[in-house]
Amino acid sequence: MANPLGKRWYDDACGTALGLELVGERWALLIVRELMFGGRRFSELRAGLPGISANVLTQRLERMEAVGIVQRRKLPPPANVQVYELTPWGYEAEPAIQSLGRWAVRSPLHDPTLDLSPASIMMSFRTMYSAERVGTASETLGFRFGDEVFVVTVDGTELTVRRDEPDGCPVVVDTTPPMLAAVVYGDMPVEDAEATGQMTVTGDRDVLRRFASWFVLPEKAG
Amino acid sequence: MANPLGKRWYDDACGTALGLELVGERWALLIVRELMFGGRRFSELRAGLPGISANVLTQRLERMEAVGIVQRRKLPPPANVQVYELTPWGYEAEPAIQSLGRWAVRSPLHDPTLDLSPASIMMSFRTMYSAERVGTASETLGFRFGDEVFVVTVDGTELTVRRDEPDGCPVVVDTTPPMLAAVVYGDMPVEDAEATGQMTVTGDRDVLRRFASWFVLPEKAG
DNA sequence: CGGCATCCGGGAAGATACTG
DNA sequence: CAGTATCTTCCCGGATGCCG
Repeated sequence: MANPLGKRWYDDACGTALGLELVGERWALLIVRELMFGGRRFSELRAGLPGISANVLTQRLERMEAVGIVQRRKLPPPANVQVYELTPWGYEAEPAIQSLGRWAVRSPLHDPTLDLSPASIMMSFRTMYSAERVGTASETLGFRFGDEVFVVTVDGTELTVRRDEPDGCPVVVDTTPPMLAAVVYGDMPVEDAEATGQMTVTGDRDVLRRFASWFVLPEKAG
Repeated sequence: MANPLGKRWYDDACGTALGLELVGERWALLIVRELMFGGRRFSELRAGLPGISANVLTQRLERMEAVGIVQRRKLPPPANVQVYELTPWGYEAEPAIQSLGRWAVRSPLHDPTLDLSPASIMMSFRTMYSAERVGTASETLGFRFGDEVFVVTVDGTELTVRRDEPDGCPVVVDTTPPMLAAVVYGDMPVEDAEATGQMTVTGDRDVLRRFASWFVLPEKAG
């Protein structure tokens, strides 16, 4: 057996080579990223992947379904819509996505001011937070990017992200992903972000300030 | 700034997306794998990457040099040959390569009987060895695949691989990468491998048998 | 032989338009 | 909204050939 899907095949027993067969096509790994916090609809995926065209997204989803990374699920009526979600093994790709990101961020070519999706910045929190800096702290924060909502829980050893209504969190941040990145990874003070009109903080701003201190971007390489 | 190199650009602040720009093209990450244990010449790279064409290899090396992953070095006369090697930051891609491989190997599509390069199996040792199984053991083994030679040192917390003449090691294994994989990851006994004529063991076979017990392939998903 | 340029055929990606 | 159809452009792979 060599060539179950497609024509171009590395024909290599190396796991990395197989990984590239599975998610090495353009956009594939970013689709996995978008699915990392739960099932998404076709149009939601498109929104998180600016530049992808519908036919490519269709192809990738089909292929990743065929190889067991993605499954499609039809929500019960009356919602009756279809969502794509990761299989349990698909979710296990998270460390691979994180390692690649952690390495690439050190490139001089990395431009943190570009746009990024809500799923991207949530993933970056899971990738970049420093348990050492968190210490024994324990916090819950809500984030709202338009209609994409998240609740992030930090408890010292773990940072968890789930898509959920943030009302009731001690602090809720309503903003855009790049603005949040500027506050967490850049030097932008919370009040400056609010002054731009692109961030609204409800509740205890100090929780957000502390949160921002727990993340470090690795320094650039040579 | 958006598009320093090439036309297709994700334009995404996400580190993973940048990683895909850098090493997401076909063959790129496998070239990095081949360079992981030291500089290699053009033809040596081709040998480790069956199926790559010369022009694609040239393109990838050029691009990876431009983005700071690869550097070329001219050996002093009279050798006077050029080798491609990783930059220090390039070497730091190892965890990303390993994570991807560790994840992909659990796919039902993984076929461990396919061919693989010497660098691949050495990388797999670094990826798959279980410090728990090694315990307090400490061993040195030599491997010889035609003219590619390696010395592997295991000392409980660390497994190191270097390209070096294996003479003088307590055990030296002269074989092919797939045969070695069959012994280490499959169930093939050392004496069966020798009986095929594709493996010659010089020195203490028990060292090799113990070595083989330190590696576990993760079980298949779903 | 090592490295790179050039040409060609096929296939994958991107853009747009269209349909259920 | 969730895709399909179509067309164009670009990339990949193979072959050849040049030049050190």
